[in-house]
Amino acid sequence: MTAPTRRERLRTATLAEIKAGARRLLVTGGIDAVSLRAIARDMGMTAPAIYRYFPSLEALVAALAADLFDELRLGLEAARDAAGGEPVDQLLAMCRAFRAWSVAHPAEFGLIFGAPTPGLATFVDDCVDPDHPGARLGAVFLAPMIDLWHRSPFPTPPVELIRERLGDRLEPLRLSHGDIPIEVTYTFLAGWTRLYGLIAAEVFQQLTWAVTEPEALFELELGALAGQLGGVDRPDGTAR
Amino acid sequence: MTAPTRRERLRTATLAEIKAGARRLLVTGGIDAVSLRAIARDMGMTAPAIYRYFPSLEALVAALAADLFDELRLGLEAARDAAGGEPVDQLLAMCRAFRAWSVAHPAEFGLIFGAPTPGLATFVDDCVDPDHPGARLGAVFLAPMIDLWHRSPFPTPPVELIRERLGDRLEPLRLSHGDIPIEVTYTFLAGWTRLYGLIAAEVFQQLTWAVTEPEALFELELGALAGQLGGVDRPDGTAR
DNA sequence: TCATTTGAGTGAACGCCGTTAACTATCGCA
DNA sequence: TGCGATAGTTAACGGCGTTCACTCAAATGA
Repeated sequence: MTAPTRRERLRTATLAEIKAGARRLLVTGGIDAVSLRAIARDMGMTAPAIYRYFPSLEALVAALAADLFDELRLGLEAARDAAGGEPVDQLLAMCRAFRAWSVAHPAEFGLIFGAPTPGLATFVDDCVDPDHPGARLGAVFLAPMIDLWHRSPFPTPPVELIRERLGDRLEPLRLSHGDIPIEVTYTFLAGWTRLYGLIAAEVFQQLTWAVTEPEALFELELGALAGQLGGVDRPDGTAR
Repeated sequence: MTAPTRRERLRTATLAEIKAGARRLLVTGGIDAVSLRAIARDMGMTAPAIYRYFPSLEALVAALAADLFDELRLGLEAARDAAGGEPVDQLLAMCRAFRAWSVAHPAEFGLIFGAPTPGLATFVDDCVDPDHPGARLGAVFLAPMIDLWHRSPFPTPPVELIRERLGDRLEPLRLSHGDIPIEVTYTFLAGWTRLYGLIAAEVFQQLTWAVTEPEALFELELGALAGQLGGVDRPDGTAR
């Protein structure tokens, strides 16, 4: 592990500046505003120079997406670590942190959780890879849920039903995370899609016709989720 | 209501052909492949001619989105009408039809349920309009749920809690659909975001790292939803 | 019937875009 | 000191949305 040469330092700095410019354009003008020429212009460069750093615009966007996944995951881990040792508290803190990041960064959320660009499909296609960003993010939620299950099992549908319906179809998850109690797997997937639906609906403005301040709905649903995980005994299902 | 003139007939035909071409490009190449020049090329025309029909590409895409909303809504209504008179059966049939359409038309789903294009925001911004496509679609689910509530109320969180958390924030929904029992409102919103999350996660390929055949998960969750609506008394929560 | 107005479509142009190719200058190292 | 690798340039190609001036056929009205 030798020290980086001067060239390497300059290179990584330029690389970071390119991605920063791409993100700035993404935030201010949407994904369509992210163009090599605009990035280069902002840097006082010309567009073809960027090809020394990325083989194509698509690859640049994929790299940006990977960075965003990491940023989000680190944020969730920080929220988890600040939530104390109770798995339910950790899960709730992570759900709230997930929503907060998403609402604060709608363009970034759209890039990594929205409709996959036909060209960006390569980024999502290697789903068997355990280092797939989605899998790494899922793991952050999965671990406390497994922890909780071992401390105090939460109610689920009958295991035979889950196994019959889902059993054969969990190969990707098994490949990336090993064997997990199938009740936990089901609860995780159900919770994940629910969380995803709440956040995506809000960020993608699919609730504007119905409700202002979707956070209120989010908190209500979080209470219901927490109730199902048995973490709270208040009769009204309120989250702590 | 006089008969359309020859000119009008030709105009509507050309208009439909433009939108059909746009949709074909959307399906085969994603939203980025929808270009005035490509549409015109397929029609044996030149791009500026399309400006006789739409003021901009963005307006064309917005019109296409409105058509897709209608197509989906009509499909859901057909599924409802084919499901018999039981509200729970109607709701389940509509949920399945929603998923089937979305999985069969991922590009179209992405257009109307994905991240709003900054330019397309005008399309979603007039959320107060009761004829907003989202509101019209929501109504299709809302009606059977109200019906069900009046026939046999389903369990919900305490009404005081819902009212406290959600009460003031339902103005948009009230404007488009009038007063609705707040328990129904909550159950509808919770169910809508859950359904949306399941379908969007599948269509946007956010589950590939975890599960093959997301339909199995969808059916499991549908069973849980039906169970919560009290429509099924089977102990395993299976949908009919 | 004939002149006129309207509407649909064309072609050229402008400024964006991604990408490639040929070229230049500088940095780091032997 | 010289040389190869590296980072940048300019020019060009084709594609894009959009505008403008123009043509030509169809509808309209006296």
